[in-house]
Amino acid sequence: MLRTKIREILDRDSAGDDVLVQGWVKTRRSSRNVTFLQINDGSTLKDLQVVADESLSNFADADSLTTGCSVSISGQLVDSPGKGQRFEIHAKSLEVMGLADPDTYPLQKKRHTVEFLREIAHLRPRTNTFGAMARVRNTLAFAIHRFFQERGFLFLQAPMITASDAEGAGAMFRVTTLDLDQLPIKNGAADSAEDFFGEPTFLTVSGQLEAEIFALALSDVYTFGPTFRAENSNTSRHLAEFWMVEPEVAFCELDGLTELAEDFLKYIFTYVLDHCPEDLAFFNQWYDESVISTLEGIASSSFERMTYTEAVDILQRSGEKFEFPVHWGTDLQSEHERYLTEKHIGRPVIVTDYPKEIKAFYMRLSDDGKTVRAMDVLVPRIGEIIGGSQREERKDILLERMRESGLDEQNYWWYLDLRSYGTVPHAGFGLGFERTVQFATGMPNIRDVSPFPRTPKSAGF
RNA sequence: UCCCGAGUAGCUCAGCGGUAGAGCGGGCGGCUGUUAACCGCUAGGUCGCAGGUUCGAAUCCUGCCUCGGGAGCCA
Repeated sequence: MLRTKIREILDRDSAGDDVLVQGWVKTRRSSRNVTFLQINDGSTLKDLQVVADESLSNFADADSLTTGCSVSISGQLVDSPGKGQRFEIHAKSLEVMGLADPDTYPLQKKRHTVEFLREIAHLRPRTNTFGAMARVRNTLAFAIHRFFQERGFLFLQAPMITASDAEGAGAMFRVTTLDLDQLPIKNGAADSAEDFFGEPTFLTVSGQLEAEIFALALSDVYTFGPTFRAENSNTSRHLAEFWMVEPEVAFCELDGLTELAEDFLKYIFTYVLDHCPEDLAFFNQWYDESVISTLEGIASSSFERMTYTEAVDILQRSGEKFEFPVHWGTDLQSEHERYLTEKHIGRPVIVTDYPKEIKAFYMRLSDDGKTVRAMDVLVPRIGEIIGGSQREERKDILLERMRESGLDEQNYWWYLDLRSYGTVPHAGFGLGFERTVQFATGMPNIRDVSPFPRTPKSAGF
């Protein structure tokens, strides 16, 4: 008999057939002559109830199963007389595939803290929380590809190793094959000529510059892959390794980009609402009772738009006591962003046109000479979920901005070439994938929406 | 990196100067259909590590480690 996934069994219209299920025991409840097993195989949040009685030749085995044991069970699917489930299986045969010694198996049939589960990250996928997280994460990743593919965007794989050491997005991890215990020294420093690539190389912090290269040939592209930041950030919103989605669109200005960002977020959140209702209900019940209503709100309402100048004005007149005072020219702090999106508007907010001094060199300078065509999408609880801009496509102005930022134009000769030959207006943004999963699930800590989170002093799994 | 807070049984925590506790989980027994089942019995701890104060330290002090919350950096 072929194995049937529990999700497929529970979706059936009627009982009656014999089925084979394979999975892990969540709990066992025993009376003298009958044992109830709850089996989960990860295909859905729900467990399948298996009823074993003395008609089973190895009933004693069934009666001794504990949480975490793996089993293969065949039997008839029947309507359940008990409350709590529609169907159950009356076991005709039961094979114990792997035991899980209850003296040492760390998962119990009760709630564990996420902090404890991080210490046993190899077993936490077996919990309801991490199973649901993995399914939501998978669905969001699929929705992201669908959104862009439906719009004719080309999926571009940006390199993970780069020789550009100043992409302006934070500290980078060095990539080297040099023997750190016996470094070749030249002029008092490590001799990179001896290194694998013959020059210093790093893990990428962004695929944006490479995406621009292809956008200026293929029009609409997106990257979706891992990026790395060696910042010593210890917060619930930062990882040293995280996935980023970076669309780059040619013949597009800032207004078109904000529309794309809004359509994009609405699409992926609508998609996850439609395809993961049970998992979202789980998060709504146990982690954040406003998750579903927030996602529904985003899907159905338009995002607020305001300029940085307007945002500063709102903050200054809010009467709120901020730890950091607000004035034009400084970047918005977390508390300011959250005030805007959570209290003042109550919905996602797109803030545009920031002072050029606080933004990257490649963002397009506006006619006022003071602001750049940048945008941040702010959402409740997370703050900044998307950051993007229209890119500076005018070579002379780009050169001037690079000099102001203290960058060596020699290192960006190819980036400048794109402006020398057939330059066009273009724009793009970056979306932190884990922050998106965090937002969609209500999980408070980003370490719990990554299968294997990397943070300072932690790469154990 | 900075500011707070916490580390006591497998897990979640109480105890906060007088010599170690509970619930859950585990083991054993009971129970004819349970829903994180229920009932009874039971085992289980260098109280994060290292110093110090004290007649006496889980409890007070110092340092370190780990974890968490907030901030900065950002996605």
